[in-house]
Amino acid sequence: MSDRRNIPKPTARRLSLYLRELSTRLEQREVTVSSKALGKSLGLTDAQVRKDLALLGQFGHPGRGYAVADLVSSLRRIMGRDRDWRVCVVGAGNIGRALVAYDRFRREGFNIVAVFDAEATMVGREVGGLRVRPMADLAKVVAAEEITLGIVAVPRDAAQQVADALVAAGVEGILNFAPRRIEVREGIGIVSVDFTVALEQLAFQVAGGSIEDSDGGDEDENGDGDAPTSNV
Amino acid sequence: MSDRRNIPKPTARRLSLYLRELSTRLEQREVTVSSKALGKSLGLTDAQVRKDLALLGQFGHPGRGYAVADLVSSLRRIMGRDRDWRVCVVGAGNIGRALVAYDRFRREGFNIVAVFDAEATMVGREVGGLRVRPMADLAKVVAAEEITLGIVAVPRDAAQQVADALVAAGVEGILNFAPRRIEVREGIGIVSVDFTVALEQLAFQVAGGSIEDSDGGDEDENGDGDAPTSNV
DNA sequence: CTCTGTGAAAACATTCACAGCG
DNA sequence: CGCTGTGAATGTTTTCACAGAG
Repeated sequence: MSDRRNIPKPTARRLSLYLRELSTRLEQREVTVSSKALGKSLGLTDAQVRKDLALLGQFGHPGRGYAVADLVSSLRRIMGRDRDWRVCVVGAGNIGRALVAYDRFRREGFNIVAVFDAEATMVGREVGGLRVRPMADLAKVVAAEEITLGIVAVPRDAAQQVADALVAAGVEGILNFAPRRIEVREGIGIVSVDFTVALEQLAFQVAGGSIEDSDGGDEDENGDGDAPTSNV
Repeated sequence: MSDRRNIPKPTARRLSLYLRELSTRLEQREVTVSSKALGKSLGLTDAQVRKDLALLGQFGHPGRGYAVADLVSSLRRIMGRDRDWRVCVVGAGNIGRALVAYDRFRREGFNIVAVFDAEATMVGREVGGLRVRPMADLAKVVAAEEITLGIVAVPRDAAQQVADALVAAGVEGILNFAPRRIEVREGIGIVSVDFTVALEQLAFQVAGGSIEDSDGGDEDENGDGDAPTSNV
């Protein structure tokens, strides 16, 4: 039951993985799971799993393990997944189009309801069932469609400007795919994904580097880096 | 000069960000940069930047800062970016096609030289200048084209199998976009990126969570999670 | 005076190990 | 027994703060 404000950053990243794994197990009708089994699927120790899950409240049943269904609904609530999100994508280039067409988002409750592009030649085209709209419509559409999350899939040099426009339009969080740091004001969520950084982390490993953990999302402030991600 | 084996995981993630930022500054003809200025661009403290860069050897010039060009070439070497990489993409769906068409990879020295797909209807089609090949050709092409990195952009349930095939074919590292953990044997690099996890970390922030840092890549073993990434 | 490099301290995160529930 | 929840121990990362170089 504990609120989410006290959750350590590394744990928050792992919670997504627990949810992903547990959802799969729920679909397979598994009723309970032990910290050891869960940890094994995710490459974590059983102690780590217990410590993490203990933050959500008392769930485990000694001798039995955790009730999968209960854990899933608890995790969904904590992660803000107990409701649907309305999302827009800015940038109808390769990445933007792939994201709009990415079925999994919709299935997971992230509904992409609008796509924008600055190019006049792109505006009006159909992408994944949506008509591409001009940037001029951004504020109007974000308000009308009650969009709360924006995805930035534009070139690096336009990214900050687009992010500013999204925040001005009223979105509460931004998922950034442009290869640069985006600054947002206090209270706005920000997570970045940089494909080149991800490939570079891989090159680093292959070329002799170590690296062990994964990556995660970031809050505005501390403004850390872009984590491509890790294993799992 | 120090070798890369002793670099802490969080630092390795940040090195990519330093390189990204410094490359931009180099293009803009900046000659030196202070740890404070670099940190500001990246949302890090100056002390953090100095500690990180000190791992690469002695670069700073007291009173002056760091020589941008020297740092860039040193970082490139450490990250394994001082050579070109030959890469293949498995899965010619939305994500696979977007990655093949993603120009930045080529500009950064990651050359996608082959695309594979299991669907007969997809094989033979042209994607970003490449002809889609059948999975049966995987081993042959990986060897002939001297491919060292593989990108997995297939549905979840095929991902592990595809990863196994890539490793068997001889790749040394895998960038995984499927929403599940991939296991690879010791010595093979693995980094995962999960869009849904990234959006979920954002939802978590917006719904009230904290999270401060970014993500990163992961090594096989410790098998941690998938970090979507953070800011910057 | 500016700015690095770095020990020492503080903060944070993970692992251990065990008491106790069912 | 099997398995959780959790203090205590350990390990890791970040921050501090300052000596010394240019």
